Amino acid sequence: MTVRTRFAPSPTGFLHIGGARTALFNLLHARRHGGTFLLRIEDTDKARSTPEAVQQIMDSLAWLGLTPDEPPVFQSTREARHAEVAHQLLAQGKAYRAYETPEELVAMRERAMAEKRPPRYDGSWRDRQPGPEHEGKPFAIRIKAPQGGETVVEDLVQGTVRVANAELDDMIILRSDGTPTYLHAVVVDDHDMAITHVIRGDDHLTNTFRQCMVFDAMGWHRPRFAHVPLIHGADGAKLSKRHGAVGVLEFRDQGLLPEAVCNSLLRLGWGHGDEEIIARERAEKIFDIADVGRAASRLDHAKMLHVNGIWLRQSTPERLLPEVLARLRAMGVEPGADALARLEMLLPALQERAKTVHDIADGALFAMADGAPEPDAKSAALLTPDARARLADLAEFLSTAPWERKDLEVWLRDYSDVKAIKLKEVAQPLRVALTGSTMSPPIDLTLAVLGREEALARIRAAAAQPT
RNA sequence: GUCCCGUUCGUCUAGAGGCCUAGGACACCAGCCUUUCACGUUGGCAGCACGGGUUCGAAUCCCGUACGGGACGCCA
Repeated sequence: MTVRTRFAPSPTGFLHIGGARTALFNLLHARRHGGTFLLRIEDTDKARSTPEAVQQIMDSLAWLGLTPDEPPVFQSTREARHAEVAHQLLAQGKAYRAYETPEELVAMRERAMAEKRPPRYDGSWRDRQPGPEHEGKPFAIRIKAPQGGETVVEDLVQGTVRVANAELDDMIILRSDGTPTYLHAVVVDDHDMAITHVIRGDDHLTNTFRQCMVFDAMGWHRPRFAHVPLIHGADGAKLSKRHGAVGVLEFRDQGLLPEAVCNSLLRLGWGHGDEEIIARERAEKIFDIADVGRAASRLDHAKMLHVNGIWLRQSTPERLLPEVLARLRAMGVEPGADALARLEMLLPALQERAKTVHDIADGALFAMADGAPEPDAKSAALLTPDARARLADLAEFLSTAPWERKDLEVWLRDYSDVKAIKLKEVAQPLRVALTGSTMSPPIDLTLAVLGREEALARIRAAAAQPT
């Protein structure tokens, strides 16, 4: 049987890292077994679902490269089918009508809690026939929970999990307004979509037993389950959209690469020996859902930045250029033809040093317009009278140099030899003159990028600067 | 409250009874490299929650305790 997995978010907010990782695991598991990865939007909560959230989720998945193999299924379009199944169970005597109002049920729950009893439905209507007085009254359909024994789930991550059926109550599968409940809709959809492996957060683990009731009552094969531990927030609690959860797209906006984000997510709860940097292609070969651990984890932002730096270095200038340009524009910088040429020269050196795309853009700023940026106090302090005199001298010296990076390096070394000083003593003030900063790509490159005219102008400007 | 799940350096993890004097990565500290920064590199700091058992031998198996998380909805 072909493996089919699905990611089934509810569109009530942005996609956060927990959901993204679940989607990743689903895709990887499908790929590993030559199967299909699907997306189902669980939008049956009309009050909280929004089209914006749907779009956001799709954008997030697309950015991460987790696009489903088939068009997404919208759960809301399948309500007739959900109701059909519920009524079928009713007709078969595997479910029954219950006439309590939601208010009465809330009261029952509160009473149970107050008396320190488990807040379970007592099954009042399980064997009760509605009388004439119930004619036309709204009712919910509840499924009959198995009465004795236990329900066992062989979970691919959690192992064998069992629960006494006495813990289960007769849950509602169809509301009094005719709409399905989540626990019911999920089962019907997973069955109809021929899902073979349900990979989801372990907050659904205990729900699984209730879902099994529907699978079993319908005589359907249960899919394999794999309940992945949650990613916790900094406070150690379940990630929620309200409490510090980070949206996937925020990572993009922070200048991270999707490859790096996926790589980081992959390493949460799962490892393969000492491998840290794992590309998608490799992950599809070695990922095994059974290797996922059972403990919750947290995302370490510092480590993700480090991983991003590695991906940045492994990336190509061609790949990065559009990203950097986008960032530059976001900063209000629109590089012209000259600036673009400089950027392209700079890119290989910049990506070598950066942790994020933002770092690259920042590092290129000095070359995006004529004139050196205003130096900060620390850098300006390097421009002592002596240093400025040296810069003036250096400007003369370099004015006849061939303006190629290799030559410039040789000329600078010669200069420091002749003056019997360290290259560093020449390079640092020069760096400040050229970039307004003590940090830049190699000084020969920096000179070369700016071109003879602009470089010499900056050096002379710094040399002429009053104290 | 009831049920379910978990607990290896600060964080992510390796570890399926002897290979563990517990390995790697990030972060941190010190050194090296160096044209600044970054990279790289060398070394350091730091962990099997606790208590019982099983065994010749336990991070690994069993039981309990503590702590943490999750679920108990006519939400998903």
